[in-house]
Amino acid sequence: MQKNYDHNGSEDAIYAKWEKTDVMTADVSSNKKPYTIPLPPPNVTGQLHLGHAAMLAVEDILIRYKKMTGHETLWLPGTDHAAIATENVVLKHLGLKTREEMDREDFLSECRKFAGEKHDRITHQIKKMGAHLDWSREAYTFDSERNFAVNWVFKKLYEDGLIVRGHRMINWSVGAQSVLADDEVEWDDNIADFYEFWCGPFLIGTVRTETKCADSPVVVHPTAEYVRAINATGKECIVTKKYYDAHTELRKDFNIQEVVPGEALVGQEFTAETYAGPRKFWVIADEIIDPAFGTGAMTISASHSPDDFELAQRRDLPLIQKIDFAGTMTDIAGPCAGMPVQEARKRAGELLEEKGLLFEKRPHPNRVPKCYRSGTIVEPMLSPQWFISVEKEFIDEFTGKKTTLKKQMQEAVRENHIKIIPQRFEKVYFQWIDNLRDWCISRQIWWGHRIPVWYDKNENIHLPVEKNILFARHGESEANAKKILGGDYPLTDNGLQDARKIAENIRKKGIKKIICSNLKRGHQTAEIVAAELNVPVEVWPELAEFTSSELAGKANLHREGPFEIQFDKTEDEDLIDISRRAQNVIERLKKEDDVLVIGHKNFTAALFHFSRSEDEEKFVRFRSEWKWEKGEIRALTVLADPVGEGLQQDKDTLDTWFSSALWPFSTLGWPDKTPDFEKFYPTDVLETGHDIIFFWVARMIMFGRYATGKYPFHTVYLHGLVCDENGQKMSKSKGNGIDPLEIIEEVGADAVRLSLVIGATPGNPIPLGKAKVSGYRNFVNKMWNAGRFVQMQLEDVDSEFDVEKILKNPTSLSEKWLLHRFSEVSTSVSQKLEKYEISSAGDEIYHFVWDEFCSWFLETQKIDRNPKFLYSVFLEILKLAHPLVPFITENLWSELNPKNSFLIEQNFPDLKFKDTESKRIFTLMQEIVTEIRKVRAEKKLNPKDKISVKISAGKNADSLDKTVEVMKVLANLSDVEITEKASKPERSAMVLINGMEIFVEVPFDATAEKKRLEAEIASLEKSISGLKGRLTNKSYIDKAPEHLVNQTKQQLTDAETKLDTLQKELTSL
RNA sequence: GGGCGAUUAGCUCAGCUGGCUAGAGCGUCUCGCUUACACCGAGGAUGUCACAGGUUCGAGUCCUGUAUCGCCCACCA
Repeated sequence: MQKNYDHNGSEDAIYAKWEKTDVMTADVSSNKKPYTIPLPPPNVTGQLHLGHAAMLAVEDILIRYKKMTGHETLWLPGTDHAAIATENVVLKHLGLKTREEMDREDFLSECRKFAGEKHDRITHQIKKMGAHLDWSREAYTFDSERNFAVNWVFKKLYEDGLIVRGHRMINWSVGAQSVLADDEVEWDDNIADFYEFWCGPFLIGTVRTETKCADSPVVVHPTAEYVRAINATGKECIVTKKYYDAHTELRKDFNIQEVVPGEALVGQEFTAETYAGPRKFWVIADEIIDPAFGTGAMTISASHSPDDFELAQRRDLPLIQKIDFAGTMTDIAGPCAGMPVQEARKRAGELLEEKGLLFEKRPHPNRVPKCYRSGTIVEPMLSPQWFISVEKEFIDEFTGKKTTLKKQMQEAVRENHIKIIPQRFEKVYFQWIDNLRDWCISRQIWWGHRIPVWYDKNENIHLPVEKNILFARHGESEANAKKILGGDYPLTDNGLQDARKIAENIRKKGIKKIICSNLKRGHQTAEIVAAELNVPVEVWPELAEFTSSELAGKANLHREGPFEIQFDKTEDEDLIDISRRAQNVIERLKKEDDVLVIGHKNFTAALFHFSRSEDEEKFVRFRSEWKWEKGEIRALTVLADPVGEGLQQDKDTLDTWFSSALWPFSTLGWPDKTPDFEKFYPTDVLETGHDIIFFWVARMIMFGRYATGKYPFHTVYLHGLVCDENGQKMSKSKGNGIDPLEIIEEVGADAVRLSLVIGATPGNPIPLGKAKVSGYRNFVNKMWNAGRFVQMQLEDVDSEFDVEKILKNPTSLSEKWLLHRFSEVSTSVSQKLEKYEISSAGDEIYHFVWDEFCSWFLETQKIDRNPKFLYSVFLEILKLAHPLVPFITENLWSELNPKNSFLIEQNFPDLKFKDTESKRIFTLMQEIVTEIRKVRAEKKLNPKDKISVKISAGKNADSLDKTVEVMKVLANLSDVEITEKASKPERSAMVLINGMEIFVEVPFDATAEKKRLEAEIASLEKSISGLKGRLTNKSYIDKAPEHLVNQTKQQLTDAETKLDTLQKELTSL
């Protein structure tokens, strides 16, 4: 073993070792209690940042801890297709301005290629952190399994009336040419020009001059006071009284004719000049107006402002489109038609001035909505979109009760189905839900799940059709009976019986046709069933069993379980061939209605698998778990595209978060009742950054409850955002970002994990700097060296001994003390981890290992050797620390433990050992040693010089006597004399511990000693007066708990005796 | 504008339901290359717990207000 630990050399090798076995694969058939965490899928576009690293660290600790405490854990990895983000990056990559410059399919294949490359980098980075993920179940939000779940849930929502299409005010990203969800909009502070201009007699205030060009109402407040004023030329002016009073310029020219409430103005109609020519206006009153703002009157742009739109809907006002989706003005804008919005705004302002309509122009702070991805302006626009209604009632299929999605989301937390850590985020959650509006789920981009809706010529809506294709297995063939593989053999007598049984089972299902392969056993079975049911038989050769020339004719007599197909043998079909054949068959079957397929075992398995997934690798496991008894009818549910003349699928795709929202269950095979889903759903913990609690967490809760009837997890753990050591957010622009891979390279993944976990409280920023990281690297190195020490001690020890037995029989005082402490610490760590107090648990392990095990126990072992015990207890420490620092512990485990096993397969320490007396004595010894060291440092003694000590130990004399040898070494003493009552040697310093007097022989310095004593006396007196004050307070004696009062009394007497001794000491100087 | 949170040692932060003589890491100072480790060991110093009130026998911890700083939500013609 090297002196310094080389993380770079070992971490990758260890992860590779884990990957080579199936140690990270969850066993669905296990009897253990499941514990599941769905990994929040990182965007496939990006790369790992420290936020991901923090997430991985926390989840890995939970998973490893749970696995070591007897759970069947599943930590399911995957990636997210990040629709808008990916499209933007790919567009940039290809040098395109808009996706329309390219064919849709070609563009998608570019996206796929790009996502594939990034995916590999992301998974590499994840593995670098040591994440104990089940890669065999890896998923992707945009693969065909997830697509099936997406379509399924969409259909269900649609049928429950929860998905609606409507013209709504949406956030239109001109740059991305797509709608954005409310929370995808970013706001920039800005100083805009605020115009006050004449609209007939009204002064109107606006920033958006370009929209003030069409017939619309002037809105006033119904109860606010308005003045009607007239100037010398007879020009009329209507503004709020407040505004009039505030404007000297108005008062100079205009004289009040009357003061009326806004309501009185309603109904006035007039034609007024606008920048685009004369237009018709009329007056309405509405409380939407803030009479204190601007002139107290506005015109509305119902098509381009959410508030105005809401008003227009309410008051049935016309909707006039003034801006198109390219972000330019429509014809209605007259002189500004065709101009981009920004330009038109400026030009309209100029026109107002030219026409003498402008009253005042002044700077006005406002905020501009921007696209979070493309950075371009977001225009509120009216557009037909798909929405999920969160407030519409529907009947919950699981309870039969009426509810709404919003209510289900609220109940999740209110009724404690889901706990959010830290708790204060529950308030944030509720605040968001309470104000939740319908969720716009359609996006005008290509990279995403296509909306599963088709339109016919009359704009009628068609959804995919659910079909249940029935399957029965052919009857027993001669090959089956003889357990021979391959070949084409007819049915046996049993097989004929089987066929009749199928006919009986299927009789009432309304089958219209039977489809089978051209193999004898299939065809024969089909004919028998067909004859019974009186339906035709159709032969599809592509339904045949896998070709298996390699195995054909070979006996399967002595094989256990399903035989292994050699998919890579060229003369056979390989996995890709099978996948292709299966998918073609499925597409063909989707066009059939009410059919029974007489199938072959393996190929039918392929049909079931590939109807959901395109993953060939996963089929190998699927097939090995596939069971299908003779006579058993199986139904395969598929969604078939609707049929009809001229049907066109919606061109839009779904918001990325739609598929992400299904993550906890779509990854487990839902909507099928797969073994994974049955075993691992609902999952346990959802751990993520608090920045996506709304985007993602809330929506998972919504869909989970709605689609599966169960909330998808019971705990939400929100880690903080990683920031630098000054509490600044890490960002590229600030240049304070740390690349996880670089830092791992520098200090190792274990140290990075510790840095991200210790000192981090959920929901609060996680500060991370070089100093912190290198501190934890030192800790890892410390563990390494402790391991080296253990190994060195082991050299002259015979290798065979019973670790468990040794741990049950500690011999020396220090061993008993350590075991006692270890038992305390491991219990406490368990408790903390159960409560998600990960930081505190980590801290406790850190200090136990360093301060107690290394600094004290290892030192005692140098004097009082017991290598077998040392070794045994060290292995336990490795187990304890493993969830936190998996690499170093695994490394040491394999160095020290000859048995070929992984640490993760061991049980988490559950050692119960109690010996309070040993603990007391050892602690006493520690205090004595520390005090002696203190005296030594104070007196500036050379650490090498041995000194002599006498201890007046009273009742502890006998027990302490056992520690003499250890004490001598640790405090570097020439000799120690422990008696019940020792007399003070001439030249010595005295310290008091628990009433015991420790005399340390030192070169005597009266003035220094006096100073020291005086200082100590002063501080003692202070604390005595405090204690006395408390005890003379009657209410304290009466009201404080008894043990506290007693404790205070004890402290007082202790302090007083100590004071007494010190004063005697002082006078004797 | 609404909400949430923070304010504790030079720095970054712990401190759960009130009992603290207020802790940790880093930094700093003194001494030491003692054969696991200098990525180390031993020891020291440093705090009106933002401010002002209140509740209480007792407040860093609970309540009210003020100030400063973060974050989130809503978006105002």
